[in-house]
Amino acid sequence: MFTPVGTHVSFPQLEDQILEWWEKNEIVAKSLASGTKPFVFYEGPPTANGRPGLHHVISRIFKDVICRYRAMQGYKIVGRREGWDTHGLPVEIEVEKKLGFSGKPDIEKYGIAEFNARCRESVWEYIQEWQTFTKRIAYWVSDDGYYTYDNKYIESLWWIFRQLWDRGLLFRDYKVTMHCPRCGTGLSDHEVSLGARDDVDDPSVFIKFRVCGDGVPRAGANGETLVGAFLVAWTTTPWTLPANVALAVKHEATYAEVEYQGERLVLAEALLHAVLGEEYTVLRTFNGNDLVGLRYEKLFTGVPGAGDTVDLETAYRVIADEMVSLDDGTGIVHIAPAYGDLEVGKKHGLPTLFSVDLNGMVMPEFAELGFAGKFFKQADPDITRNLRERGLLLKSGRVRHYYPFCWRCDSPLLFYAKRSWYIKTTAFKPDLVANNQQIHWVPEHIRDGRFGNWLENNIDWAISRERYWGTPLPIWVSADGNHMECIGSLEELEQKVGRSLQDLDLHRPYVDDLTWEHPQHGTMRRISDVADCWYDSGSMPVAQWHYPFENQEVFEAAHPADYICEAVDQTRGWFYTLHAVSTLLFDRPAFNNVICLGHILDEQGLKMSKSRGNVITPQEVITQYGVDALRWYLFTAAPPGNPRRFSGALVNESLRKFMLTLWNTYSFFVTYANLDDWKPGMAESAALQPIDRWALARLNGLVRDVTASLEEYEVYPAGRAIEHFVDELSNWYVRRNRRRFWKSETDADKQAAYQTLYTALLTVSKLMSPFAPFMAEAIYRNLSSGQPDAAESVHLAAWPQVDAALLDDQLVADTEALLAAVSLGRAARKNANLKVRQPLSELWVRGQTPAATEGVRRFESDLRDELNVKAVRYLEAGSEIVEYRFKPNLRLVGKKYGKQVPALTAALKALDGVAARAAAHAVEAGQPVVLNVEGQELSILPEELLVESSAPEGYAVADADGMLVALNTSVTDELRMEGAARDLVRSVQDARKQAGLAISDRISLSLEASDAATAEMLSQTLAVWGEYVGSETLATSLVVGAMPAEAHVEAVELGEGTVQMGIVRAEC
RNA sequence: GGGCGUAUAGCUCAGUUGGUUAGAGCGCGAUCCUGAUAAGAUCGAGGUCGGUGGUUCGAGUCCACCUACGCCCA
Repeated sequence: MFTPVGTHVSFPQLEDQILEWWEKNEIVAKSLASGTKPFVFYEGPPTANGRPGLHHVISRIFKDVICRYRAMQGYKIVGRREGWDTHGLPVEIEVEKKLGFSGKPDIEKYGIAEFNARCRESVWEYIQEWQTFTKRIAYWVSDDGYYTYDNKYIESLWWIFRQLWDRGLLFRDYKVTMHCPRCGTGLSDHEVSLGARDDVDDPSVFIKFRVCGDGVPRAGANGETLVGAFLVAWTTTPWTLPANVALAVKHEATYAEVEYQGERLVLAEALLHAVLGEEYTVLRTFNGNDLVGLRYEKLFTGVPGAGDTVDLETAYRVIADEMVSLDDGTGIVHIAPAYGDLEVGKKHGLPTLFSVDLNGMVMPEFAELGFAGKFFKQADPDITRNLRERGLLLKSGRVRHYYPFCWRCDSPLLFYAKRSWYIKTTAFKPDLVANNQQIHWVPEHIRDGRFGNWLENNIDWAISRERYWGTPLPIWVSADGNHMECIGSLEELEQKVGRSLQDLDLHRPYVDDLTWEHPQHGTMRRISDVADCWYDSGSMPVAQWHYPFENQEVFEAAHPADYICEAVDQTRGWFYTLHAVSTLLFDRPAFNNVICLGHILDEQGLKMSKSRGNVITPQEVITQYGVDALRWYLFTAAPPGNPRRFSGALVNESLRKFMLTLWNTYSFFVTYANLDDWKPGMAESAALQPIDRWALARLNGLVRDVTASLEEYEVYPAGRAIEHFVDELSNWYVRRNRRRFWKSETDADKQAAYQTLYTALLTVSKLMSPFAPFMAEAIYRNLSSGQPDAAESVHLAAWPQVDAALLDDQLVADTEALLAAVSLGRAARKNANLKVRQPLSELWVRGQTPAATEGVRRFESDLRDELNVKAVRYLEAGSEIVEYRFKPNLRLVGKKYGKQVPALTAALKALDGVAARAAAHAVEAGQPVVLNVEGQELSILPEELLVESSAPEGYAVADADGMLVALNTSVTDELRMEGAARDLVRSVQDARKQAGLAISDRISLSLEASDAATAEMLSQTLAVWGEYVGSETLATSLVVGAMPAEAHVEAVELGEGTVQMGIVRAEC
């Protein structure tokens, strides 16, 4: 006896019960502990200082679905654990907001120790919510998570730094960051975008740089040179001019030397008019590349960075670079590496010179020019005036454009080259690229697209941050600046400082306080930087195990990962840092398979964001529809890489469409199995019908297809396949076989139906369990209860195996043809306005191919029954009742005949009458059809032709995809009576329902016609079909005449009149 | 500014190596079927397959350019 299952179900309630049951029976722990062969998973750590959102649901369930699948295959999932990304600027900003801080000076005043303590707390503010959330969405991971702020984790990170250090891969160089001079801090891109405006009023100045020589003579035909001419550049940031070290032109662009107001100027030809108006004379033109190497007189003397020795030999000359555009300005770009053009500077070996300090003040070195100590923006007019006085200003004006401001204090930001630590990833570019080729990306285009391009354009990884809450870089520098050491373990540090550091928190400021004396170079102090938090997460394959200090075996077994999954924005985030760390340390990929998810958008296709107020919380969806419905929707709505629009209504649709269909099938099975006291395994005497074999063949095909898809990490087609099967199981198998379950005798035929449906439901519960773990559990546990070999939970069950003996592609194809014929038959009835309850005499069928016709023939009785016709006939070439039309099978013919295709199509179309019939015979006999096409004899093979036939005269017809169905529409009196009987049965059944009778209640039935003609028809009908009507409706008596007073009365139209039906429950 | 992706019915999405009348679900209207079903079937309305140009006998599909949106980078 199965637990009874109603058709009405509340999935959220069901899920709560199952959660409780899992808890009580420790199912999660059992699943986590199960398995033998290792399957390695890496949890991409989220930052838990915000509430979990829908995007967390999607990434967690895609992680979950694969891990569950592998677990059922007997794998031991390694690394199926929580992980938390705890460091970084987002955490700091959150705390700063709470404390009302406006920048680094506030933090320093408050105290780093206290500030970091607050950061550490802040990370856990929502942890309770996260843990509840994780359980509720059935994301199964163990809670012995890793935390990136953990001392052990940090020690592993230090070990990695040391590996890189020993190989010379850690180095220091300038890096341009957006810097707020007032807050004294660098800003992240996100912060910059918060404060950027696009209508900022700024100076627009055109400056002249005097050419003073070149090393390479650039003489014209008459020996004239550019010496003494002016290169014209344009800028909106005059304050950067003192830091100028080069001018850049565009490769291959045309530049002109022109005579203008008595001077010779050089600028891009295309921009002459925009800059100079009409008053100029072109002297000669150059290719941009020909200007490279020209030297010019510097405007000001920039200041080298502290401790830098700069080589000015390379400075103050013309370079050519991709970055130059001819869209605005002059086509000659002023280059100041310190304030934004660092990459260009590096590429061309230019020195980096400064003129403004980190407080935004012009440096004291410019005192004699009168603008030292001024805020950089205020120095703009002074610098412009200075140039004008020296005759180096061509013209000046104002412009409105984009410029970033500090989102906290509204100060204009500086692009500023600061000392920064780098990991030399560029040295490993070929390895990064090669290792990427080993990774299976879903969707595939990420590999050579977004991710591949990113690797091709690899730049060194800027690893340091001038912040507080992060992994301290383990680099100590001597007082004289000439000696540096990288510390790779706690033990090494203890040796340096000569005491135990077991109680030390490996964070600022405690680590900063550790110093030691170097005999030659003085006191060793740690540099104040912390690590980019992407370094933390990218190193998790090593650090989560505290490798190499502990867990060597686990680490070796758990690298690389078999599977990871995150959203597409991680290509340059976690995906990259994992890949980089693994390639540099071990020269292998960090992961072999990755699902890269698209983003969830709102109903309008806009990003969900707090500021737009269009955020849908997972909680509201789960409360209303349940987790399974949400999961199922997210798995099957669209391929995972696509961005997807989301709304509660869509989840509801997937609930109704898939989950309720399956639930009702399950409920139907349980209801009847209980009535019959049916138990699995009673089926020795089962006599499988073709439709049972079809269901089992489809089921095994489904197991094959779902498994193949999941092996490729293609979750979407797997889910869709299950959905399709459930639809056919419910709307074909169950609907066609209802009578086999109802019938009173328990014979081999009934056993076969039960056994088939049971097997299908039980197998589906396993296949769907990684997707919709709750509903699968409910179905599995009920259906498998009492079975000796059943697993305790579906999630501890073995993944279904394909039973090759049950596969039958021919049978499946035949049924497909049958379903197509049924669908067309209904369309034909609709066209002729003949309802299915009205029996008809015959139906003609022709499949697209003879094989399809054969398939229909195999299921002829089903077709007759389904379409309520007495006979099925098949249209063949021999039948004279139809006309034939021909089309080329383009797929085959196109390649073979190319340009002749249109003529061939026309020739086929022209075939008619006798010729067409002859051609049809030829095709049926497997003979080629010979055609004259543009004077050429072509022999067209049968498979190269598509034959269509017209409708026979007097038939209702429907056709699609080459299949044709025609119904004989003439209704004889006999057929009409039979139809009337069925109408009666149908109406009485409905009336029984209206009267509230139980299915098994017997009735006394009274029928009364509205007029004489109807009464005549009624009596004739009952004379033939009375017994049928009685047995179908469980009527123990059938009387024609007046209704008993207590009868429940309904009316049905019969022919032209009406019949009253009176129903009284009969005493047994 | 660059890279990658997306754009197909009112909505959410499929659409194999280019091939015959571009599909499904939801929603809407109509009819039908049904003693498992909150369902199902059929028909109908609804499509310049984002735009322009090209390659081809043939383009939703391949190529180029453009537009909008998303992500990443500058």
